[in-house]
Amino acid sequence: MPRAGLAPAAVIAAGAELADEVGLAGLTMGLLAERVGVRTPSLYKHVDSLDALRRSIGLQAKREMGDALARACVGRSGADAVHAFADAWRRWVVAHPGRYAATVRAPAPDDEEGLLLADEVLQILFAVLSGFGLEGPRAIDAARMVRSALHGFASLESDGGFGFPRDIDRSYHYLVTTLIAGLRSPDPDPDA
Amino acid sequence: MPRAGLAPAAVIAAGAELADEVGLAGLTMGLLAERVGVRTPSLYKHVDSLDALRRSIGLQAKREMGDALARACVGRSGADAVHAFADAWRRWVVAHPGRYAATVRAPAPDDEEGLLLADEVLQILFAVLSGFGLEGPRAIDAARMVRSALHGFASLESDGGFGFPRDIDRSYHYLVTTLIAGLRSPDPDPDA
DNA sequence: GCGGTTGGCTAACTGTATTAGCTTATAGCT
DNA sequence: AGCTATAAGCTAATACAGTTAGCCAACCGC
Repeated sequence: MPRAGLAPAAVIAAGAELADEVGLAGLTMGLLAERVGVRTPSLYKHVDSLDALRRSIGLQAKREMGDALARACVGRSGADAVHAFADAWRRWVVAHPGRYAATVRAPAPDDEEGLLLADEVLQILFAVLSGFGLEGPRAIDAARMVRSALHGFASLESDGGFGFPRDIDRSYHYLVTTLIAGLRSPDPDPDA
Repeated sequence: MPRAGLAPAAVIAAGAELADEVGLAGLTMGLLAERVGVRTPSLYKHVDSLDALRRSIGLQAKREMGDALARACVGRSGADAVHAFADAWRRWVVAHPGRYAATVRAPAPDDEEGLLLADEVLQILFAVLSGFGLEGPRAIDAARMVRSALHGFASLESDGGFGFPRDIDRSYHYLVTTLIAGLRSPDPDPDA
């Protein structure tokens, strides 16, 4: 009997695809084994556990998403860059809901690779916001705000949380535009 | 042997408490049974399934959270009301993480009670935003924006997603203030 | 070709949700 | 008070997901 010829990377890639199809919560060892043409226990030759698999999918996804975001923002600045960042973010999340869910869980304090990748995405966001003259802690506040808004919108959208028929693209565009308007308005209390 | 004297409402309430302690994902029939002093299968006399239990917890939580939000906003308007709404929102989420997680899943299209309760919370938000002169679809856009931002912030916070030591309360205050500034700025394209 | 390495398998165990079917406490009626 | 029907609780058993142990054979390097 010939072997399936798996490698950890292939298992993780297949897991990421499967997670996009059935949701991160629906990703199961049995399903993944069937997908890659192998019996369930064989997966453990490539992956430590389901939890470790999810973490690996998350790491890989952070890389992919970071690349997509960085590519979308090259050569742009100010409001233009924020729109490019936000649009690329949402496009990526909609295209890869399972992977995205895997990126959300914060890395453990001792997870160096996870922390590093999270920081890389954050650096892109800081660069995008650099044109708004935000100083020190305010830059962190602004990054948290943008990330919260984009994450919240994407996660509500993928949960089907928007009931009204109002066009979701337009709502998103309004969100980003209004965020930018807020970023531009004078800081009411720069010392806070 | 005397009976435990349970009722569905008591089981749901205990489940909500337990979910706040161990997380919605950690809520298990066995754990809940132990908590209410009964063997696992006995719970099925009061609840249809774990999934139904989660849904019931979510419904109850929507009621409680809606009450908290409405109470926080009485007699306020404009920026004041938005701050009150946002602060009450975050306080409630931090105090009841498990319950909040149960409220997030969008109700099924045929889940009348769920849809009704979701709508009630939305109405509070519309009332809070009524002072900003938003017309028609723009009111929906604005409500989606505020909800996305608050939900995103709360969910990232409770996932431990904010790495920096920067004070989270201040970031939240900045978020709300900046959102308000954005709401006040002129609509760049009122026809969109 | 030969031998170690390692991917894959079957069998078995654990924990969780759930169902079936029995027993009996208890509420309500007479 | 006694009778009865309902329903709360129990034990036993099933199904399925994750995981471990231990065997076997395909492949890689010599």
